[in-house]
Amino acid sequence: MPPKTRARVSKRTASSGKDDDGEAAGGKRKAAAAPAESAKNKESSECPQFCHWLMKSEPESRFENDIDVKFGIEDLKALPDQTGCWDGVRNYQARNFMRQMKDGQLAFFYHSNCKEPGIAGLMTIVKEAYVDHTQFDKNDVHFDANSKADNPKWSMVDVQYQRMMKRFLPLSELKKYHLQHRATGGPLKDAALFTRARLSVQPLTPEEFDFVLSLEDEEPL
DNA sequence: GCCAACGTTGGC
DNA sequence: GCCAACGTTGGC
Repeated sequence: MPPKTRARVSKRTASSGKDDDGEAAGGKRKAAAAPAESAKNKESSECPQFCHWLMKSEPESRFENDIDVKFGIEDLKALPDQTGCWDGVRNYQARNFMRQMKDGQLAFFYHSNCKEPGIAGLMTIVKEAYVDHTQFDKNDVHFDANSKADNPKWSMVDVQYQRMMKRFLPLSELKKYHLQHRATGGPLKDAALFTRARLSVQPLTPEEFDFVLSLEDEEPL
């Protein structure tokens, strides 16, 4: 049971307005990175369909309502079948990206809010979006009092550990490439990791994915 | 632990 | 529907 993006657990009154799919988030944000993006982009139809992802989780202990939200790649690896559900996402954009995920797609496991943030490894999507049960669990950090059983707001996917990166790819290094690519037009120039830093589930274009993957065979920058 | 960036809420 | 206040994310 992967925690990850912490959620607002407390009160929150009527968030509803946008619990469905239209969602707030989408409204003013620009569409995802690369491929065409219609002028407005309504996320339910985030047309460019992505096939690679980056998902953030915290590998170091941190307590939220007395519950440790720690869940690093080693924790995923330690689960039965090295598989777990990516629950606790409480951001509409992130949720909508999860809903676009397809069986068999690859996602980077990113370590956030820790000593050394960066990409730790790779996992596979092994079950497409379904209801995140933690939204109904009063004892869960991610409980959402506004979500109704007959119209659940939040989804999750199942992920399976695939492998560690041949070497850890620190955010600091990725950022250097990002800055460099912004000047040269390289593959990471629009990477969501920097242009939408707070998004806990992000898409990668094929070019972004290939470039990041190639870094594990390079010397640290 | 600080705090900038930014998503969300809710008054108007 | 705007936007100020508030709360969270997550790097540093």
